Amino acid sequence: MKPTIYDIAKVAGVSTATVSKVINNKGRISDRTKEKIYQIMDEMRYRPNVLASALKGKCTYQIALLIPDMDNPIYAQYLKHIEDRGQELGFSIVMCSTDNNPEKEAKHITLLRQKKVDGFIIASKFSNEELLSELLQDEVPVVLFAHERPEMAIDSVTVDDYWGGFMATEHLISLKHEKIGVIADDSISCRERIRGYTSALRSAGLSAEDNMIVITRSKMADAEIAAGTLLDLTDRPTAIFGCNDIMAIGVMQAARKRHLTVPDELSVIGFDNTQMCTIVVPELSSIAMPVHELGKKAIDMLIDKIERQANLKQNIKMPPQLVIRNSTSKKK
Amino acid sequence: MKPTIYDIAKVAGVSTATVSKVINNKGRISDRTKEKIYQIMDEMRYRPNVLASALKGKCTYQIALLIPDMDNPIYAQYLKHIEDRGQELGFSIVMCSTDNNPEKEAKHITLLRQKKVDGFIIASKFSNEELLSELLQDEVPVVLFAHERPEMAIDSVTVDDYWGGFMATEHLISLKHEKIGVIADDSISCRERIRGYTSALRSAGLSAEDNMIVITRSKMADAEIAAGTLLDLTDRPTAIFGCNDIMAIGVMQAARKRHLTVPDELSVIGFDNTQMCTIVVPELSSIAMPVHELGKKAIDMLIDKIERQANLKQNIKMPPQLVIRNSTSKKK
DNA sequence: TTGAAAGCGCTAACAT
DNA sequence: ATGTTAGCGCTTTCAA
Repeated sequence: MKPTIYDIAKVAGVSTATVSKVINNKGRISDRTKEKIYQIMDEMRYRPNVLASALKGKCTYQIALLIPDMDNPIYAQYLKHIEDRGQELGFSIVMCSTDNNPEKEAKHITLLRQKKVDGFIIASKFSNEELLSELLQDEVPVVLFAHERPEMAIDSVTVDDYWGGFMATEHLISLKHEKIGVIADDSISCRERIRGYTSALRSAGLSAEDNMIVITRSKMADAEIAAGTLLDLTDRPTAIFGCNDIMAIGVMQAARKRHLTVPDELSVIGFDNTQMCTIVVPELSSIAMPVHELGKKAIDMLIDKIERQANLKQNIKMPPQLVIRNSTSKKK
Repeated sequence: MKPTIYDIAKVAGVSTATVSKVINNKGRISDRTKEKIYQIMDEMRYRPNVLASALKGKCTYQIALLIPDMDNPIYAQYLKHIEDRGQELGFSIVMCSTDNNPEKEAKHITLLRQKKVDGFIIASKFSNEELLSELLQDEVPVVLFAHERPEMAIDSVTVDDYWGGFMATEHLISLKHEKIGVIADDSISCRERIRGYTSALRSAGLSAEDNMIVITRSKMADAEIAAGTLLDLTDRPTAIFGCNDIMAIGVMQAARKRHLTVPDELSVIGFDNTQMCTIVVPELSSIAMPVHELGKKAIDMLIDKIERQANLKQNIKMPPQLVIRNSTSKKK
């Protein structure tokens, strides 16, 4: 059997309370007994039972991460970096795939609250307002990741989507494009990216036309169809901003089917700067987010809330970066 | 406060033991009280505390999944399908990134054993023999995923790597290629794939030359370099089998840098059939594994072990499938 | 068919 | 500085 504090206490000739105090570094214990207890724990290969201490209200060192769509590599990146940082800090990540489905979101949340995870990082759209306010009300630590809720007094760490959209569009404009399309899904981030797009257009004195904006599901095939409607216009755009790399690649495929060369006849830019950018031909220009820092910040923020029960709302927004590759060029 | 069995018992006018029995469907309880208790639990929105019951030796409904490299989309696919099935069955997945690093593997395993996950699915190379036998000895439920250990009497669900390698090579041979290279990493699966490759060559009466086999790390850049050594040979291969899609794409990039057209001057085939296959140009032929079924089988097998303490070793091996796209063509 | 009670391993208030 | 003790919420033997 695995040793318990009782075993340690017995061997050390002290009470379990003392052992517990040593483990948690609490109360005042003489250096001598402390030393002794450490040694004994070592010898007996003692490992505290997390369950038991969690039952007493301590934390479980588990964090749930809700992610909408594992098919999009950017989410795998989120996971990777969040897990990395969690690992460093002794926190495990429980991965929850939601498919942007409110029911799945709810199911995961209730289940994992029962299982007493210490907090949630939500990278999913999370349309379920009710559940969210329930979490807030119950003071469950939550941080939104790459999905804001400005109206909701909830912590978040995001990339500046508006600015990203702006930069992407501005880059296209600097290449003399004047008719620029955009393909996006209906998420809040994409709305922001579109806002940046519109704003860039305006500040360049260009008009933002409604028919240049197409909203569809965030799947390559859907994006391809959406791009098709743009490209089949008699007055077609000479550049398209795909609101994430998946969609941008969908655009490239639509172009290829129509024998339009990228970038000569159509410039394309994406968002997320995933590995996919470097394997398509031509390589895809994109907007990079600092995934690593974002992930670290999110975990650190959450753990801070968990351990210090800190309750001040924070909204961290980090700047994205333009990465120019070969899918964008001067309008011919 | 959330209600406990005590609350339920009090309201129902029974003992906690009775409530517990109803919850677990154990012992004999009259239908009447059963009914009543169910109703009360419903009304009070009772949710059992998993921690407490786990402390008494029940399961935590948590499974750890060890994955080597989140940058390879195939692993995201594993995760996705395993999580899917887990979700259906009420099991949460704790995701552990190992980077094929034995220390990280060990760290995760010890940590999660402390946290009392019910079992492990190991999709990582897992070089740490010692730890593995420790797990076996302690009768911790483990199933190996897509990584076999024939010598080790441990459950596994894998794809038939040998057969996959055979099919890929045979396909190339059927296109009249005679000098076929292969790029692989040093994992067991890749060794099997190479065995299939060699065997296909032999059965076609072709010679398997050692200098046609290059082992390197499973990264695109490394594969590109490795492929370079093959392509720069005066007597270069006319086809290359990349032991996974990442590596195959590395091969394609090496070819592009040398102005060799795929498939006209070089046929390339991959393995895993990830989404990447359809976004590269030309689209990459590959070997598909039934990820969905594989994931389901792994979870089901593990849960079976957890719940029934079944202990018969099973090794499920599923057949892969050849997917022909445009990166492979008849030798010119 | 039901209940009393011990205990899983740990923590924390309260004593000493 | 250290110990006593009462739980955390649940399961399970044993008795009724």
